[in-house]
Amino acid sequence: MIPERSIEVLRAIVQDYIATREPVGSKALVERHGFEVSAATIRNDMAILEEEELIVAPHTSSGRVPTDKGYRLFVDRLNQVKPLSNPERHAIESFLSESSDLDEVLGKSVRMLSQLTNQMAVVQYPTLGRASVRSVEVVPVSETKVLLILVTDANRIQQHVLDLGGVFDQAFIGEVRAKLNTLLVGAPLTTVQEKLTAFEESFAQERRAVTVEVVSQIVNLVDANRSEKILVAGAAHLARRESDLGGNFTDVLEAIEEQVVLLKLINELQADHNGVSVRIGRENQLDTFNTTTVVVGDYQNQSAESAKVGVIGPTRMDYSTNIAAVSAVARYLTKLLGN
Amino acid sequence: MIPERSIEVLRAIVQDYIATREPVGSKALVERHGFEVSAATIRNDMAILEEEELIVAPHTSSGRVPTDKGYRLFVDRLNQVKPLSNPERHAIESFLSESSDLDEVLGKSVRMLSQLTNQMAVVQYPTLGRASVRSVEVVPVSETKVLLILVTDANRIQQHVLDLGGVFDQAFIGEVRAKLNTLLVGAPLTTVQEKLTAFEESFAQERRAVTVEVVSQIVNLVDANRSEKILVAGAAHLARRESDLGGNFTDVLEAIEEQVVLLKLINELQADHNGVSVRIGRENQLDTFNTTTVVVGDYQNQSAESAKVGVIGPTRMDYSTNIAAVSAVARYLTKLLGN
DNA sequence: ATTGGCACTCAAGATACCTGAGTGCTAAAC
DNA sequence: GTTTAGCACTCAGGTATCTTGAGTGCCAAT
Repeated sequence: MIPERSIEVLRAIVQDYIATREPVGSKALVERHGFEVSAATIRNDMAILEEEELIVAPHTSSGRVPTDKGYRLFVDRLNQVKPLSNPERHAIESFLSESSDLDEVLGKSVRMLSQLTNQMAVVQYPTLGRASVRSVEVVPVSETKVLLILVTDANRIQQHVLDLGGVFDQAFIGEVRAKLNTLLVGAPLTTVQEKLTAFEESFAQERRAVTVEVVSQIVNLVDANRSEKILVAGAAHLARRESDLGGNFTDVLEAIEEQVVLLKLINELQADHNGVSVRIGRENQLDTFNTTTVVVGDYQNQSAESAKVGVIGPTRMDYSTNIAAVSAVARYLTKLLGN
Repeated sequence: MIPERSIEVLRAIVQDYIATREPVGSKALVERHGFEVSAATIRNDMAILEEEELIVAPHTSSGRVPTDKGYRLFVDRLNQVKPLSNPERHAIESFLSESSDLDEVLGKSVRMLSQLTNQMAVVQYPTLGRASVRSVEVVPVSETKVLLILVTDANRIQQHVLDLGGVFDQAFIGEVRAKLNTLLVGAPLTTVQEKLTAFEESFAQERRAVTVEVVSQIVNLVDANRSEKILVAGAAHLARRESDLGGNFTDVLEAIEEQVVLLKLINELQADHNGVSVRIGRENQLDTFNTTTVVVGDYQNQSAESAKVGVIGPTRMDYSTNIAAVSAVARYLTKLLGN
């Protein structure tokens, strides 16, 4: 087993490296942290850490830098989550509590998280697998067009303009609306499609063309509701740390703009630490992200569907702060959306 | 006046510099463009151009680079807009014609524009100053909460969850909904607030607390509808050209993430070339953007409200392509949203 | 007005040298 | 066994010097 003091040395190295972004040497360690031993002793400890691949020397005879494995140990064993400051807590609470609209809440959250951590932040919309239909509205828009609106359990709204391909009378619209609501209200999204066959069949033959169109659009809306969606904020923070990313910053940015990739990335993680999970460097499956760390937490909405919120930054990041912030924002989101 | 051939030389310099990103010298010019004169002659022309501050030498005795003023002249006088290729036209048309939802159309447009130009693209939502209310929906959400939905002329939807602070009966909800619609349908957004006083007064005293709340939320929705909103895509393209930006890439990215700044930036411009307007380098008011060029066009929705769409990149960009693409996307957007 | 010729300039690359922070190891001290 | 002082060694990064070549500006000839 690795001796106690060596582990302390690792902690010190991680902290100093994060603070200074310079490889850290034995002398600096004794000076800055109250080790009651000489630099030579620290060097012995460092030799052990290097043996264990927890730290590495960028070139023979310069200071040491934590490896992914070193950060991992730091996060798992050493990182006492530093609670947010009171002003910070207060900011989150008052900032988020003002709004109840999902888009607004998530938009604010992701910007706030980005500010709190000085990292790029990401939030995923809850998937609505278990949600159900609250109501369907059909609103005339012009001579031949109506607006279909689907409202779900989770305050989520989807709309689509539908061209009926001919003029229609109010009564017909009313009938459509009534039938849709009778059939669908309360139905889980997963069952919507099958229920709609009944809807289609309830109309006279000459109306079929229109109803088929309506059905297909509603199915689309449901799919859109179930599909993944993501918000991002603070790309500039990532840019500012470009040098920590070993040159593939552009690739990272590109990957992040690709929703599919980003979704895959953050969904690899399952919560562990304080409800927060961390992937460090090469622990990420995707090569593009092998110099970045992803910190994500789960939050739940009232249908108990969970989604991710987190930050993405260079492996050389302030883990304490970031884990604390992600954890806090995830908790507040759950509180806000879960009632 | 500047002689004809000198102007041709400027065009050649701009083209070569855009293509090679290297300062371009007299010899290269004679070789690559069919000037029937010697390098020495070209050098005389270059001296004129330098005199006019249209080009500049980064260091004594290296090739020349266009100045902002040089690019300006190029754009104004020399740049024959190259029409999009047929495949490109087709791509735009089929890509955008599939969807009629505003969010979807704008989202797709901005991504497409970014791809077409290899630049960061931006699109502004139409402001709804002249739009009016199409309908108001009030949908029960839980024991004490309702969802207010405001639908406008321009297929734009805003929603907000409202806590009524107590249980309520269906009849009351129905009454609220009916009154709101009677009052507001067809009303321009600008007049909504005053019309709502009548709504408030039409209720018995004991209901007032609730109705006040409803009114204030609807006003909020209207404001949200009128406020500016922007979508951005392709930040990675900008990152890839970081070196062309003279080091302040991070600042640019930061400014762009700040909606207010971005709005100001693109609203400085008034259409001129083919309905497209260009701000080059220091022509932008904001110092941050003095190494970038902004190309924007206007598009209109059915209420004849116009909004901007465009790209942002380094001054050293392919003006022909970008102007053509922005112009095309703006036209298609107008076509799609204007009917 | 154009051109060949030529001296001149300067960024960028190559080469060499120096410095100092930091190491690993050994032998002595605790 | 652990700690420490001492010392030789390494090497990234800074500085200094040289070389090269693309490109210029200008002049005299066409």
